[in-house]
Amino acid sequence: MNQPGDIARKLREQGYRLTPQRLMILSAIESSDAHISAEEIYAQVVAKYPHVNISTVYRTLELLKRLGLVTETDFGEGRVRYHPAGKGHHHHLVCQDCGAIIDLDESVLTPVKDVLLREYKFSADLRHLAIFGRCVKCRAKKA
Amino acid sequence: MNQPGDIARKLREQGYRLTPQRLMILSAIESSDAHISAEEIYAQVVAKYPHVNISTVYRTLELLKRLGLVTETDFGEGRVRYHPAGKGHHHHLVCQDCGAIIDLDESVLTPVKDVLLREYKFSADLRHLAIFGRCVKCRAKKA
DNA sequence: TTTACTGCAAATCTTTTGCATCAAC
DNA sequence: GTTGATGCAAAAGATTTGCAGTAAA
Repeated sequence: MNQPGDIARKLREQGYRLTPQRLMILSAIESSDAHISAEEIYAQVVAKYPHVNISTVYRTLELLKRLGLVTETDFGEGRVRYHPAGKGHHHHLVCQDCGAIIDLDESVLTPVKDVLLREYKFSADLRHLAIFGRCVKCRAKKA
Repeated sequence: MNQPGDIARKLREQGYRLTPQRLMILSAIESSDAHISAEEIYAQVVAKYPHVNISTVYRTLELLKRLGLVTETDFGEGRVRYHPAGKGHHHHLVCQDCGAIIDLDESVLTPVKDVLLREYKFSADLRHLAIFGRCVKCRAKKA
């Protein structure tokens, strides 16, 4: 659904400048398999270009978020994580005991999305929703 | 389901001390209709007892959370909010445009809870879940 | 009396911002 | 050449922590 460089092209189309910093930040986000945090993006970029500042990372993420090019997920770690908006959505089950993150197919929550839209006229943004609770292992441990 | 003083009794039962600070913090939480933040609890308590420190509020909330006596909800405001765990649960639809918070009955998500338990053996804690998206009004405004 | 709890002050951690400079277009 | 983007340093805001004193039991 998304090719590397996709986000860059969209930025350019909307009249934003493609600076080397932005390109490196984009590459970090696009090449990440999992969801990535601002600090992690910064670490990757600094490795190649020691001059960048973390405020640039935050400003770029803010821009991408505003344009709907990346989504934010809060896994309850005290910082949010980012993911390319077009890269396929899924939900996450986050274990409050061991911190395990289990992926959940997008389809599981589509019925909910439909109900909310139909009955509440509310358009839910369920991309990368995190649901907290307790995983199998930790439940076994308790018993 | 919960009487005022309920949390205090449970604390006492578990061997924790009932200090005046804790009692005032509990009263602020229990008497709040909506979900309340640490800062708001602190403001209420300080009004009666100017000596208290906000770190005591945080420490008490941490304790109550650990004991499962209060639940935490993140409405995406950059701070979390608290609610007595036994006081009736509901979910929230949070509009990302206007900030409106719409209450959703607990029953709406019970099917999801069941699926997660059955198919993923994951015990989801859906108390006071916040779902982000766009409300009727803001959707109309866009069109 | 014992030690859990508190106040205070300072630290921490993430994110934001003002401003002068710089570079993408 | 314009002006949007950056680096830097400092601020902001929420939460946490070390420590010595205090009070609940």
